[in-house]
Amino acid sequence: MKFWSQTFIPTLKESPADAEIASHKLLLRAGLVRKLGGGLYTFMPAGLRVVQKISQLCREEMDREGGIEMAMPFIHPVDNWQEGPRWAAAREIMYRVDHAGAGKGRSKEPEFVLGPTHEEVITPLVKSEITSYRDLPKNFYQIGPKFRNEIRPRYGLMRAREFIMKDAYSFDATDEGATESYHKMKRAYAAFFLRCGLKTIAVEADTGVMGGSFSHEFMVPAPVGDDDIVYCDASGYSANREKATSGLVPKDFADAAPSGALEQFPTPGVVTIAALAAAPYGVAADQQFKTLVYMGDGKPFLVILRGCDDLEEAKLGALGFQLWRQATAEEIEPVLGAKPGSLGAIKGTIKNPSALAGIFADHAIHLIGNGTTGANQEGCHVRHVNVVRDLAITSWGDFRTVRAGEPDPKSGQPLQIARAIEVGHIFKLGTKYSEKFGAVYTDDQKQSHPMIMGCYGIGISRTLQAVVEQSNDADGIIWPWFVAPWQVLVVNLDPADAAASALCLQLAQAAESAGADVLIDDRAERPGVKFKDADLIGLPLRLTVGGRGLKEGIFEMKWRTAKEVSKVAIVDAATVITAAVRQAAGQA
RNA sequence: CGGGGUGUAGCUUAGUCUGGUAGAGCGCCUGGUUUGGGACCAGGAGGUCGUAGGUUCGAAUCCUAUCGCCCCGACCA
Repeated sequence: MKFWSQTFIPTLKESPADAEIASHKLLLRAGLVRKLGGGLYTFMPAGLRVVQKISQLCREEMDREGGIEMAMPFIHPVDNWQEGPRWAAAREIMYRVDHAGAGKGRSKEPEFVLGPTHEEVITPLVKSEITSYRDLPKNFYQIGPKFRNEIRPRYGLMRAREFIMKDAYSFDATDEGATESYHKMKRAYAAFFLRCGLKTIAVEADTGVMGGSFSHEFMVPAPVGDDDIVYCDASGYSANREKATSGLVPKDFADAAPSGALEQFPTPGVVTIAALAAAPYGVAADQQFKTLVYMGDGKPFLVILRGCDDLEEAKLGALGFQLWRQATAEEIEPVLGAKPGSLGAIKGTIKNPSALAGIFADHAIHLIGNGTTGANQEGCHVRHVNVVRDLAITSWGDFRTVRAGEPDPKSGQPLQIARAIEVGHIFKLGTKYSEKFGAVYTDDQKQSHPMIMGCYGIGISRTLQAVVEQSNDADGIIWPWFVAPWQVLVVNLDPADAAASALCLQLAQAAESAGADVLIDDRAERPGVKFKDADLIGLPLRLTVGGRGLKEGIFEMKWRTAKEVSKVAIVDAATVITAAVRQAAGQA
């Protein structure tokens, strides 16, 4: 048990001006965290307890599924990263350690970086330590700080430069084994978030720079989330918007026949979809082609969409480029022969087609029978464009962003979209890292194979804030039982009175022996202050001792989630408290 | 990195447009009265007005630069 006067819980009446969202304000007001700088937070004593509670729950669920805990350094030799498969993409987000003498006689690269994750450390380790199929599978995990030079830290712990993460890495000999490891983690994650009192949904996700074959994200629906999730209640389909597809284009769709000869027509000054859709042209956006130019590993390529659709950039990952970005006007003109706004992909109108790495079309342009597109000539567009007849498509894919209301691919029911916070992400990585680092094992036929890997992350500090974001009211935080910094708050309204203090101690001991963590508010504050603080810090169960009750031989018991207060006879204290604690722990 | 905001006491802020040398609430300290939902009275401490230049007799206020922080977008646990 802990006495309030002997720990440090600096609560605030007003929230600091730089907090915008409920959870961020409450973390500050309840004295759980303090800001050091943008995306850098100190965990105050009570906040640290929550971190430890969440970490312990995570540890238990990882151990249950065969995870093996270890601890790797968070300062990494840069060599590990340069030898790894994603240095080009990852270097931007890494902090470099610039110590005295760094880089002497070497390149400009730093000698060390701060680890954003640990694939580049664990894989070489496993390479040298594990060589036989007999030692597989293995799943190593750790809980500790991670560092990412976030482009824009925000919302307190939600997106921080330094944050606490649980990261796990599985190594398997067979693909089936790797899939099994993946499902174990999926199970562990579901159990973990459940015990945190968080409502999450697992959605299909893009693998991003991590690479790998498939992936799920664990999402907490919340308007302040960074991601959009697309889902359908009828079919159970759910996916990150980056990955989501809709049933907009039926599989057995047949392209419309050509409807007329290509015809160039003047469109002076028209450089947007909207302008071409307006009078006097009146070409509906869904009958226009949108021609986008990207650079993939230094070479331009085209992406063709319907005029009414938006590109989902993450989906370009399917094209196999390491890095891609939008091309600049200067890069576009020599290849297409025109500036953005007048571009098109009609055969024969591209100035230098051999410079292109490809022309990739979104399936949805099949829906255009008689389209209009740019002529690669300023002030000119072309009508009666037919997808099959007129465009030289290299390959087809799904590149457009799904919109709410489009049909679900399975059920045909309208898809819904909601904001969500990503608290966990699991990847089946395959052999991307093991091949690069030479992490191979020998099978029972004396054959050598790269290990099949998976990696699994949980944002511990982000989970903490997600819990607060999901569980609060106008008065403060409402901690779920197992992540509360303490589960029971004993409020002593008369700390100067010996009888009151003795009773508080007795109640605290009863709660503690029933298995709860107890905080005793023994501060010489007025009752109003104590009750306000009690609601603010949000411990699940409150026991109140005061002179009024002492005279009647009672104390009061109140759940943070309830309005009513129940009076309990002091003689029944042990029984009632034990029952309450066990009930809460059992239900949670 | 682009766009938008903002910086005044530990916290919340007024004052900035229209220049005249900084005010309040909360919190803190002292004394007293109070004591079951953020008490009251009296007294007190605390501010290089983010920083650096400039304009001016005079700058929190006007100008320039710079830094921090917050929000929107691309990236991520």
